[in-house]
Amino acid sequence: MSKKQLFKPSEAELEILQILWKHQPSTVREIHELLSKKREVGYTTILKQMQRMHDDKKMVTRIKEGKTHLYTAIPKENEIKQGMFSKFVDNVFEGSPMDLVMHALGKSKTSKEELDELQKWLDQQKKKTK
Amino acid sequence: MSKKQLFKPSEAELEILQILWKHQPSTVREIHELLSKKREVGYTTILKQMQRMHDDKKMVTRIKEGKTHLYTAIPKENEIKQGMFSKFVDNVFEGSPMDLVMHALGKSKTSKEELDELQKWLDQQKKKTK
DNA sequence: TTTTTATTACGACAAATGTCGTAAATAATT
DNA sequence: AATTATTTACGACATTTGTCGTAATAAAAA
Repeated sequence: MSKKQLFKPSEAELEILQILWKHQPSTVREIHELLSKKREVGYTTILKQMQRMHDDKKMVTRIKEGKTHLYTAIPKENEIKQGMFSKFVDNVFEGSPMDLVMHALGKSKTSKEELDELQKWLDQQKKKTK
Repeated sequence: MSKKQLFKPSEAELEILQILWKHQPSTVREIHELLSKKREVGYTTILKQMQRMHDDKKMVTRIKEGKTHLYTAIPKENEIKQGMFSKFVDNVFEGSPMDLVMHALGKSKTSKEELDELQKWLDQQKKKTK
């Protein structure tokens, strides 16, 4: 039971998780406002999403604060990203992270700093291998 | 219209495309047999999937060969992977391919050859930047 | 305390997805 | 030609997803 049953948020859920991970406890209104910067979406849509994430999927916690609720993500950012990453590598790059890396590098314009970071990582690896 | 409207196959569709890309024209039976190695699924399920991919989504071509159909994928492997890649980077790594690279590197055990390949790429970049 | 405003709860709906069963058509075998 | 086997066509159904509207509730303002 390693491959299957990775927790897999839907797209809309991921958008929301992403916001929560940045602004930990948030109200529906805050989330709605942030999301609205990216795309048109109704307040009750987000509200409903939050309710489902809480009541049905239990992927957020909430506490009452006056009349509103403060929501907090339960799943950890790294775990989710890790899960989605493996799934993506498996599905799309058929299990080869290095292929993915080269693909990513090919696509991005990389800054000096990033090159340095990469070089640093590489040096470290070489040391380890030698 | 660059960001949106990337062609986005569903999971089941991607499984099928993946098979088609490898065994170009295939019958439903062949696809079903290959897929069955990975997971339990009924023949008519795949059949229906193929019909929808053909009739509704127009993502496969088919020609009649005796009583069966031979299916061929229309979307190109690279284009789809490219599209899924950007989407993944956007959704999960919020637009930073370099973050993805570092994440991927962190997760994978990298061979000597791969390290060299990476170093080669890096040297090339440095030259360009200087 | 009445009115206004903000927030939640609830239910509904359309579209997409994954799944099959059954019946009809077509080809192959006897 | 009759029977059997294979393949397609069609329709159906449960779930999930994304989307809102409306009504109830609670807090804040008048």
